[in-house]
Amino acid sequence: MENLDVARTLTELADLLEIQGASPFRIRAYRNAVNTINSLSRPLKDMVAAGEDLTELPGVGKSVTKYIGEFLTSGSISRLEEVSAEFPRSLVQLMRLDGVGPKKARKLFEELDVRTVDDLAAELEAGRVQTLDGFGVKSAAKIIDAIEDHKKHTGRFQIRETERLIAGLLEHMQSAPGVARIELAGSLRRRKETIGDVDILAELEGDGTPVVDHFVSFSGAQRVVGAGSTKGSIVLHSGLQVDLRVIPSRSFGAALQYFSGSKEHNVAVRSRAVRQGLRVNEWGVFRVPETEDDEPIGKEDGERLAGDTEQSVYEVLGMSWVPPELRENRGEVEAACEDELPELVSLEDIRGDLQMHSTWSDGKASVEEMARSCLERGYEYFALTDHSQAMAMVQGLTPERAREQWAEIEQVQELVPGIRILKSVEVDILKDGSLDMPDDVLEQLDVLVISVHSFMDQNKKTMTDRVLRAMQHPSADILAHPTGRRINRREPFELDVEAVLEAAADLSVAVELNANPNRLDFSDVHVHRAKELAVPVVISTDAHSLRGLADMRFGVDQARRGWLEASDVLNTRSVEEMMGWLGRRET
DNA sequence: GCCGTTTTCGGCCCGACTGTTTTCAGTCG
Repeated sequence: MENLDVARTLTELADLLEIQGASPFRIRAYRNAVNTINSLSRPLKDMVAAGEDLTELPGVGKSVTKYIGEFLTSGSISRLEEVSAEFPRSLVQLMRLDGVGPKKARKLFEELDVRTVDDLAAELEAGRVQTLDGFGVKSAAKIIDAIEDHKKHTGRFQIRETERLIAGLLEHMQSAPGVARIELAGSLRRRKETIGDVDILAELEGDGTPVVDHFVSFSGAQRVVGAGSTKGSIVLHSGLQVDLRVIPSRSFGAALQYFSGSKEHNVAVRSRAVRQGLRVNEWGVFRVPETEDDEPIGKEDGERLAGDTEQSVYEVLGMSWVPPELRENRGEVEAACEDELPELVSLEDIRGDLQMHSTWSDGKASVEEMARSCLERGYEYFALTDHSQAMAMVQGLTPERAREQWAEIEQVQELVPGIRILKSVEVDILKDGSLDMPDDVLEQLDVLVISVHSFMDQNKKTMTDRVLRAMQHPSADILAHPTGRRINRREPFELDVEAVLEAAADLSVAVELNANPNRLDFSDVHVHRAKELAVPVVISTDAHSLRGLADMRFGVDQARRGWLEASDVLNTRSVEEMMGWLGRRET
């Protein structure tokens, strides 16, 4: 049982309890626990086996600990079985539809015996949904749209894909009438690896209707979801939803803070504010005014303490400004209060790229072209890491061709003297953990990158033993894309990441954060754990073309989400320091 | 159900929009 299974099951329990009408605070408690579980780098199973006290984890108490234990041993939670006797588990799928929440899901089930999305589609077809109390013609039509969207697109968009999809829209918004500035918020600003929808803020005094009208008139909009005086929503042809909010200057920072999320971060920030007698909303930070009994408080009532900038919002709450990448309620709120936030690594800190491919294997550019492009990027060094021969379909290097390539590298080094070219190979970790290149070749490399490209369906123990054996090779320097995942395409293979990281620490092997936005492997959670274990992380593009070298920024973003500082990242070191690290095992 | 600079009980983030309402519930972020 993986953490993901535990998290999914607890979420299912929370969803069903919500349909049942349980205390919203209990439901939130479960969801908070899920957030914590999702940010764990280690399997709960191992933590339990090691006798660790799960109630030490934030948001996890006695009950959730009991449920986790139950799930790990039996594969189910008795409480969930009880609730699902009353409301079928398939009902949570209805809640995933836009416009359907727990109340409507319950109503559909009780009145029409709707249990699945297909059932719902049939009832809509028959015209029975709109006759229910609380439903009408419009909400029925909205649910029909939502089912269409659900069929067409269930997942999230990869981050680079998202950036490309909204590029035209951002350009279109440059000519929005009267707008002082446009900012991205939401998960895109937090640089999450996948994006559900895009949030854009526009700064403007006065009525926002003309700006919203301009926004929804974008030619790339497939349909307009809503358009008012402060908010507009469109769905692009790709199915990506984009929301625009029009915000006055005095509130722009508060709105940016609010719409950047995450939801969990905002809840934690606002809870702190309440304890200080303050109220935070998207309009600003206010001192809660004295009022008679139940007299309602307006959204901007009370003394305004902050709001025009994000910095002012955090400052008035006694916190440091929190970089968006950290806003996941994984300890950043506490750290910001203690002024102990990390000094995150930035793109400017990167001084070299330690994985890329040339025409010697499956790359599109020559050694010299790669060298000149890396030099232009201001790097001091880079490693040429063409594939080894096991990757026959991409003409991986045989020992002979590796030696031929070294000769070419030496020539290019003469032609392009401003950058150090490191001789390397991305050597396949074979099925049994041996390396796909003889030792006499490996010993002559400047840097050895190892990775798995085959037999990815091995079970966890076999795969882990295989990787550990490869890491024990005396020439091994960097374990590349350690889990093999391809975002939205291939799940990570079975691997005991904790064991791999512990071995990396012992053996002085670095782990890669592959910057290709299709991979981003290790993930933010894994590199955070690497940092805790003092395992050096290398951020590499794995470029297969000149353009691919530009992916470094995605890797840096992910590293920032994992709390990495420049000192945690190996390729922020100067060429001298890097050569020193590569020679670390020489006596 | 969880938690503690209000610490073992009594709170728990907050506002906007939509649709079906006639004063508000449900959903969303």
